[in-house]
Amino acid sequence: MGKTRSAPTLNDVAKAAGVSTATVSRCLNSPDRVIEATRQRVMQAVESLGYTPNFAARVMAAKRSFTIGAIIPTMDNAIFARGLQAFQDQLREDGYTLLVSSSAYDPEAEREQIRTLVARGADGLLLIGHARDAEIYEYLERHQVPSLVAWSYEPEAQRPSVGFSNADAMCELAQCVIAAGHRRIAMISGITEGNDRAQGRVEGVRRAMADSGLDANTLALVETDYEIEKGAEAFRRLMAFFPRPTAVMCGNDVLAAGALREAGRLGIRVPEQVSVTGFDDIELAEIVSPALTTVHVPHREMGRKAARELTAMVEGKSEGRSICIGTKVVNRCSLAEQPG
Amino acid sequence: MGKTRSAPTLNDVAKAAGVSTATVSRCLNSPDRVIEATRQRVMQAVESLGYTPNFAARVMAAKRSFTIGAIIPTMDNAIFARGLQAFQDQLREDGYTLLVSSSAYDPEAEREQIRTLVARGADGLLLIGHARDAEIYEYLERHQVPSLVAWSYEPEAQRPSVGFSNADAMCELAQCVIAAGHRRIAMISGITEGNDRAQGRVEGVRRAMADSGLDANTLALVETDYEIEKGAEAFRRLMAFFPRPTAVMCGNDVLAAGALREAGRLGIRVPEQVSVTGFDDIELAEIVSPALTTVHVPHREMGRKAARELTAMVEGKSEGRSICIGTKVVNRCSLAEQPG
DNA sequence: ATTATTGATGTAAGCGCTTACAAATGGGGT
DNA sequence: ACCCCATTTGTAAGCGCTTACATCAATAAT
Repeated sequence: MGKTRSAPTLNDVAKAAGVSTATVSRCLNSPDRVIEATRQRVMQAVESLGYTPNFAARVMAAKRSFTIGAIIPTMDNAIFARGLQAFQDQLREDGYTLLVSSSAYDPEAEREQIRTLVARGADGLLLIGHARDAEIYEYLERHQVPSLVAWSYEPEAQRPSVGFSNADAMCELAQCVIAAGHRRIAMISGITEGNDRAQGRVEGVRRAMADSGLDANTLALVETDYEIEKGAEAFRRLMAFFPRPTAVMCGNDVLAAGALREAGRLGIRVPEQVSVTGFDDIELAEIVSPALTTVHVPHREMGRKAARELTAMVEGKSEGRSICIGTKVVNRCSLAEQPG
Repeated sequence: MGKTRSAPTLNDVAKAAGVSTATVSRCLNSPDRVIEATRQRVMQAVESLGYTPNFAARVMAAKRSFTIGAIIPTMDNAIFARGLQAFQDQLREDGYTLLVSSSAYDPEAEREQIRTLVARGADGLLLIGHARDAEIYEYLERHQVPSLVAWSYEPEAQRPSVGFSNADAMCELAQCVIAAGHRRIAMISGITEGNDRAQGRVEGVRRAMADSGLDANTLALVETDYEIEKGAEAFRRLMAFFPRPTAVMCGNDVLAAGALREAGRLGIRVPEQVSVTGFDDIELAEIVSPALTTVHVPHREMGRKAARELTAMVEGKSEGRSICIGTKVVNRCSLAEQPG
C-alpha cells in the first residue's frame, strides 16, 4: 500500500493485455473488429486497471466528441428546465453528452459560450431563438459545427429550428382574452431587444387586438426581466394606469406569478377584478392561486425532437429541417369574463 | 467567396505573425513573458484569423483545464439552482468554467458522471452529500482530482465539506413546531437511502421530539421523491392517519408545496387545521399560499464559499477545509399554534 | 501445391497545444 | 573589450488517443 499509482493510459492497458494500443482502442470503439478472445483479455485489463479513456486525447485524435452544447438564456427559473431535460434524455439515448451553459440574456456572453463550447469540441449546438449576429453562424460554419435553434419556429429563416410560433400561440391566447370581453388589455413582456420569442409574443397580442377591431396601440405594455419580483413591480405600475386594464397578459408564467403575488398584496382579486395570463405552462402555473390560464408548450416533445434533429445533422443524416411544435391554450382560473 | 477555410490553428497564427508557436502560446497564456511589440503583432493575427484555441489540445498538453465539475442529484426543481449559480459565478470570477451534470439521485449514474467529468479533465469536483462509495474517492485520488462536498457539513467526516448540519437545522424548526403546541407530528421526507441530507432532516425532527419528551416513534413518516405531486400524494396519505397529525413537516419546500396544494384540494385549511413546514427557502416558499414557514439556507453564500475552497484545493493552496454555513428558521404563515 | 482473399493485429503518424531547454540578444560591471 | 546574466524567442518533445496502412496468418479458390 501507499504506492502512488497514477492514472493508467491506453498504453498501460495494452501492455497488461499483451496487445498493441490500436487493438485496445478498437476494443473500446468498435468491439466487433476484434476477435472475442482478445477482447476479453483486453476488457479484463481495462477492468483491473480501472482505466478510463482520456477524453481530451480522444477528441483530439478522433475529431469527434459525441458532445452537444446548449446555450440557454437563463437557468434561474424553470422556463427551459423541462425542455432541456428531455433534450438531454434523448441525447443520452443516442450516445451523446450534453453540455449546458447560460448566457444571462447577454449576446456577448452567448458568443463567448459558443466559442467555448466549440473549442471544447462540441459536435453540435442548440441555440435558443434566432436573433443573433451572422458572424456567429460563419464561425460555426468554419468550424463545421451544425447548430439548431429551439423555442422558436420560423420556416422562412434560413436556419433550421424546432419550436413553435410565439406570435401565433400568444395570439390565440389573446383571442380568448378578448372573447371574454376584455377591452382594456395590458401586457407584461420580457425584454424584447434581441429576443425574438418575447417580440413574437407581443406581436401576437397586437395581432389579436387588431383582428378584433381593437386599436393595438392601446395595449399598455411594460417590459421587464423574467423575474417574479419584476413581474410584481410591473403589475403595480399597470394597476396605476387610467383607465385600469382589466386583463394583464404576461410574457411568461414567471412574470404572471409575480403579477398574481402583487395583486394579492394590493388586495386586487384575480380573476374577479383583473384577469392575468401566463405563457409556457411550467409547473409554477398550477401552483399559484388562482392557477394560471396560460399557453401550454409541449417542452418534452420539443426537447426530444430537437435532440433527434441535431444528432441527425451532426451525423450528416440531415441538412437541418425545421420542425413545428403545436401549443395550446389551457384554461385554468386566472382568466374570467370581463364583468359589465 | 466559397473558399472553404477551416479553423485556424496555433500554427497558422504563428506563421501569420512571423513567430514560433511557442511565442503565440505565451502571448495567450502568460502575456508578460513576451515583449509588447511581438504581442501586438500576435494578437493582431489572432484577431484577424478569428483564432480560438483548441481546448482538448490545451488540456492535453497543459494537464490543466480550468474546469470544475459538479454533479447534483437533480435539475428538475430549483433546490440546487441558486447555490449552483453562485458557485458558478464565483468560479468564473476566478477564471474557471463549470460543468454540471445531474445524477437523478442514482449512485450508479453519479459514479458514471464522475468518471466522465474526470476524463474530460475537470480540475476539481463538487459533490452533494457524503454518502458515496469509498472506491469513488480512491478513483479521484488516483487521478489527483480534488473534490469537495456541499449541502452538508460534517466535521467528523474525513472529506472536506461546505454546508450546514441538516439535522441541527431541521431540529430547530421542529422545536418551533413543538413550541407551537403540536404533538401529533408527521413528516414527508425525501428518499433517505443514500441521501445523508434527507436522513439528517429526519433525524433532526426525531431529536427535537425526544428532547421535548415526545416519543420519536410516534412520528408519522412518509418517504417519497422530491416532486410536487409526490408531496401532494404523501400529504393525502398522512391526512388519513388516525389520529390525524396537526403538523406536517416536509423534507423540502417542493414537497411542502405539494402538501399545500393537496390541502387545498382536500379542503383542509392551512394553517388553521394543519400546519405545514418546508426546508430550503427557495423562491417557491414565498409564492405558495400560505407562504411557507421553512428553514432558510443561504445558498449563495454556500455556493461562493464552496467555489473558493475548491479552487484553493485545485491550486494546492488548501488541503481541504470544512466550512459551516448557518441556517435559520423563517416564520411565514404556514405554521400556527395548535388550537385546543 | 500455389495464389488470392479475408480478417485480426501491429506500426506509426499525427491531432493542436504547452513547456523544458537551447539559442540569441542586449545591457551592465570590470 | 570581455564576460555574465537576464530577457526574449525558437526548437522540439511529448500529452493519450485514433486510424490509415502494413503485416501476417488462415482459409478458400484454382
